[in-house]
Amino acid sequence: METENLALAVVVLAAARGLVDGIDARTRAAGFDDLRPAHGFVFARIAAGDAGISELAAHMGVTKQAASQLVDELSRKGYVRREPDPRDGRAKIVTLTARGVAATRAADQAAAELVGQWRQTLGAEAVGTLLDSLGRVAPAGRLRPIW
Amino acid sequence: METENLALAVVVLAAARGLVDGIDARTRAAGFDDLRPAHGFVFARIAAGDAGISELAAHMGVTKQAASQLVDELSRKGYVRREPDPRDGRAKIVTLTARGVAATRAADQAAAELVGQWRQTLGAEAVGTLLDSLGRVAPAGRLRPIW
DNA sequence: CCCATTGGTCAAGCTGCTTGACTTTTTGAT
DNA sequence: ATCAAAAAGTCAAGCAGCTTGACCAATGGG
Repeated sequence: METENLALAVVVLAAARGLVDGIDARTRAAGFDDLRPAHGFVFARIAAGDAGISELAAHMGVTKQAASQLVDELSRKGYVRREPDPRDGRAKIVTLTARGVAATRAADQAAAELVGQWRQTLGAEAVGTLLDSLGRVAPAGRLRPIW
Repeated sequence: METENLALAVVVLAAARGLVDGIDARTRAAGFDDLRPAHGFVFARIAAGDAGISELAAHMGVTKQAASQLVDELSRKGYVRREPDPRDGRAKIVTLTARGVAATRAADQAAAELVGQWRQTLGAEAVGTLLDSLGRVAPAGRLRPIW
């Protein structure tokens, strides 16, 4: 049976999985053991500029309710804060606490380590090419947990 | 805040997500609208050689019970069959039915179309390099739904 | 000025996975 | 040959994380 093309897809998924697992494991080892991979996307979005619940939801491709629950959890655990939006009485702005910033840093460092391993295997130039290529074929849209 | 490395990880995830979504959408459009992406991994494993429940579970990184349920569902929907293993009275071999083979073909063709689009964007050579590189950094292990 | 839209929450429900307990068959060490 | 331990699979129950549905408060275009 010719499943070569599926196999190609599988390689991309395996690489993604390797990254997610690696970042998760290292972040936990760094003391943030109450975080799940999905939380990383919240942090990533907030780090790119404060955001409201609806923006987070859109960014992750989930419902507002789900995003709200995630923020609840992160808030309970001390990683983010909900603040009223001075410009819009309905909206609330989600901000990283100091702990949230620390966790983001840890995750980023974990990612750096993993990409560093890629460089050891492939060489710096090949990694550059790889990421450039992926950037051009990856859809811009939602960034949600895959399935 | 320096989250560049996280951003690199995000690109890989986005590419993976694009593939999964694309394959899922095309496979559904081809008439297999009662399949979820996770089912693809069952098919991929079986297509690579008949397998038992435990092997499927290990391959997907889930418990035997979860794998058993998946096979239940696929069996109910007519994609696979459970057959007793002649060599081991405990084991059961999971095989693709004709419909299962057809679905696998549809998924493979969908993957081929998507990779074809990549070739249009990047060129055939770059796609080859890309997949070769990913193959060398992707961990061999589990192939499960990412989170 | 009003009403459709938007941001957000509360509540309930469901799906897909997990842990736990069990049966049957195989393996392997004595 | 025997018997304990391991492995394949299933049944049952529970739970986490998401969904749909209903709702309130604030906004803003006509």
